[in-house]
Amino acid sequence: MAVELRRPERTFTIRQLCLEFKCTPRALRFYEDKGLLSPARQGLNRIYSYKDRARLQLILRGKRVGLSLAEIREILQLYGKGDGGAAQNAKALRRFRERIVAFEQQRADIDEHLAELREACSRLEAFLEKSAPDLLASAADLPTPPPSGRSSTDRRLASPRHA
Amino acid sequence: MAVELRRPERTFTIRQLCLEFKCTPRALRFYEDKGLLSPARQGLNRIYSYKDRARLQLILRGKRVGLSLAEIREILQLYGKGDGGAAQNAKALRRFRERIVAFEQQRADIDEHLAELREACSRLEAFLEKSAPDLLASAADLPTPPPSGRSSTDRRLASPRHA
DNA sequence: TGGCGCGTTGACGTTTACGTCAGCCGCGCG
DNA sequence: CGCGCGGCTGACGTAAACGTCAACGCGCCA
Repeated sequence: MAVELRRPERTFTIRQLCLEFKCTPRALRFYEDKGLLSPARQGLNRIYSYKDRARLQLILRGKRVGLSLAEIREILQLYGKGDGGAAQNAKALRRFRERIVAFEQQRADIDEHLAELREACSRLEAFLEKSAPDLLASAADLPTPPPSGRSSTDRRLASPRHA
Repeated sequence: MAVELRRPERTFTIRQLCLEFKCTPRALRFYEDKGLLSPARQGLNRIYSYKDRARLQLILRGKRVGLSLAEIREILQLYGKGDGGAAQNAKALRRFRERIVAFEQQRADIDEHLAELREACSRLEAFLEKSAPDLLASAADLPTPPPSGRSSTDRRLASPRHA
């Protein structure tokens, strides 16, 4: 075989992934415990491949939209079984469709919430414009006041999940 | 005042609301403990007004989109303070805007997930159509197989938020 | 040789959102 | 009069998703 394999045959340490995706080593090991990841080992140390990285991305996106780790694992398992029997694939298809309708429902919920929030904002804006335009201006600025503020784009959305 | 007050001056028992919204008395009392609801009392029994019902709706929608009860309570409190000082309203406005961007982010995440899922479905469909059309047909049916299946529309989406 | 930094494995603690259970109350009914 | 139903109040249990802490290994380097 040539020296060059497929694409990026890079590997990552646990800390590199943690920095990149803003999570902790504990979390990655936890996902491993739960069967969501299974990085190679060099002695005791974990070595994450590019595929592992991709899986991690999927895990985190899943979390952001409120999936439980168990659900994410299920999806990942189905995903990885592109080669499995046709029955497996049919099952995967069903699961995927279920997920789709669930997501659509969730999207609709969000849209309703957004509509309500926007309307409430309009009312508040109108009210403040009459009563205290200065406060209105201050409200337009700083998403979070300096004290204990992280960066501008603060993640922390669904955890929620959640339950 | 006339005998007729505003709109539906109806009240609800805890069980009525539970049936309507598919939740348990325990949950409603829990929300009350946490300050999300505060129904009137008739002796010891809880009497929920129409406003309480509306709040409950908001709570459940919030949960579905991955908000924690603490976040929901905060929003409800801001909501209820339409009369408060202008500073309060300005704060509310900021909070609402934060929520809006968070929801938009979450919506985008969901859209990405949906796109991926749809693509995966297409591939699976194409594959199955070639290899086992019968299974494909079976996959189109029953969202959940009879054993241990609830109703057709099974909620249980975000819970997560839990974290 | 000692110490620092990174990594590992348990093990226990924590928060959220309830479930479950025991015990008590008031009410209608046969 | 008993009792079953619906409701109430604690109090304890639980599952998910990690945080935290202790104790250890390994390479390096001054």
